[in-house]
This record gives sequence, C-alpha cells and structure tokens, in this order.
Amino acid sequence: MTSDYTSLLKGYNLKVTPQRVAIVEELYLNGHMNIDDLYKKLLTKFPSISLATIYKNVNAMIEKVFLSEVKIPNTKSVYELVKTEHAHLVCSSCGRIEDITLNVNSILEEVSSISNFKVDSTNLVLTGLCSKCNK
Amino acid sequence: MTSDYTSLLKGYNLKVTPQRVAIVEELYLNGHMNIDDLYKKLLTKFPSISLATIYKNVNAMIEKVFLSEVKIPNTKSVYELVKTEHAHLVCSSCGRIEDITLNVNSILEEVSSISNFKVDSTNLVLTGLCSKCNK
DNA sequence: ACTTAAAGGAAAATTATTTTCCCTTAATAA
DNA sequence: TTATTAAGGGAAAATAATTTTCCTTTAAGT
Repeated sequence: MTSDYTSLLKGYNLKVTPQRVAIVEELYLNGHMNIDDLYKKLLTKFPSISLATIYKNVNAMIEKVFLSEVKIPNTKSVYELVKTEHAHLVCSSCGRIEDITLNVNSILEEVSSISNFKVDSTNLVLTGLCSKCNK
Repeated sequence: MTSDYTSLLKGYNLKVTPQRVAIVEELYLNGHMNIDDLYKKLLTKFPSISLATIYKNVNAMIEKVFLSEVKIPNTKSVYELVKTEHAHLVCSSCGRIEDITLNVNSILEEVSSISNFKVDSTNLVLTGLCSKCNK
C-alpha cells in the first residue's frame, strides 16, 4: 500500500518523489514551516537535497493550490497544506502559529454594508500571546 | 513655515531631509506603495537617489512606528503611514488597496471564547474585486 | 523492461536587501 | 550667522533570498 501523502500528491497531479512526500509529511506533522525549516528537516533525510528543490516543490505545490503561503507580520512566510479557510494565531513570544476557525460573517456583512467591494477571500492573522506564554 | 511632513518627521525624532519628506509625502498622497514604487517616484525628484536610501529610511520609519509594512498575499509588501487599526481591501483585478475600518470585536470575542490566546493586534486583508472592477 | 517527460542536484544567475565608507548636510549651540 | 558634529545620502560592495540552467536520475505509463 502507498502512503496517504502519495495519494494526496497524485490527486494534485504532482509526480510522487521521496522529496515531495517528505515535504508534505513534514507540513502535515508540523503545521507551518518556512523554507529554512523545511530545508533543515529534509536535509536529515536527504543529505544532498538542494534548497532549489525545496523552492521548486513549494512553488509547484502552491501552483496546484495544494499548499499556501501564510504571510505574517515581521516574520518569514510559512507554508501550510491547504484546508478550509481559517485564521492564524501567532504568538509574539514563542513564535508558535496555531490555526483557528472563526466565523467571519459579521465582518463580511460589515464590508458589504460600507462598500461595494466584493470579498473573495479573507486573510486574518492575530498576533498576541499564546496560552503558554500569557500565563 | 515648515511643511506638515516636516513636523511629522520631527515628532518621530527623525532628522528632516528632503528625501524623507518626499517619502512621507508620497505615502500620504498614494496611501500604499512598495519599495519600487517609492524608488521610481523619488527618482523623479532626486535623480541620484539610491535604493539603499529608500530601504534605510523605510526601515528607520518602521522602527519609529511611523510606517508599517502591509503583507499581502501574492504581492510585494507595501508600506503605509501608521494610523488607527484598519483592514485592507485588495483588488485582485486592478491591484488597488483600500483601507477600511471594521469592527472586529465579534472576532476577538469568538477567539477568547474558543482559546486562551490573548490577541494584541489584528491583521486583516480581504481580497476580492473593488467597486470599479466588479461592475 | 523501455521510453519519456518530469524531477533532483550543483552551480550560476538573478533579485532583494543590507552594509560599508566617504562625503554632505541638518541640527544645535556658541 | 557661523562652527561643530552626529546623522543621512549615495555608490559600490556584500549578503541574502530566490530562480534558472544544465545535466543526470527517476517515476509513470506502455
């Protein structure tokens, strides 16, 4: 039997390579990683992997809408597997990033009551102190 | 009499130079600009200005919390004068960026009802079609 | 197994950002 | 005003981040 990650990649028309499986696996396990996190992690499995491979694959996966880039104030972007829309909680003390599903309808209603802008997607990053750091 | 921009800079303990006044003026007039926008605009006033000057000044102003960087999905960051908290509407068709003041209390309440994360600041970017592009 | 189009890796190229160093200028006080 | 000096501007170099090239290897379909 092939791994979950293998079928995931196939589902997105991405040729299945060990490097790609590892990228998906790491993102699945860690949630959010930047390019360097990924590179360092994969280096332990593939001692000769190149940074270019990381970039090329991350970009390919973003193109297939399988990964997305999360832009966070004052930090390098991180990448995550695409899932249903959610916001991010970023701890300014420990750097941890959590997903949180929030109902943004009130926001969308407010926008349409004020302006004629038609919102397609919502990008919400909340910075503060996580449960561990605010004790 | 000195210009508004002059006193603004002074208020932030930034030495007043013509280049800095021009940066602030452009941002005031245009709202949101990326590094290249600023560079091209200032080049017309200061034919020998260096990109390094733009970077150095933008960074200095960010440090004084006079400017802030706005990170937008799939786009280069833009900079704006710091004002009261507000969200951004980004048109995926024409690229225009508008400010909008929204009430995010319902979001903050939802967060605190779900998690122990203590939110300090809210970063909200709504992508879609502006009033001109969605007609 | 055989073929081929795509992916990996090393290195070079490109792009983005920061730093250095020297000259100029804004701020301040005499 | 003018003199002093600490900071800013500009050119070039340095560093960092990302992409491209080119050749070798490998996954996927026959």
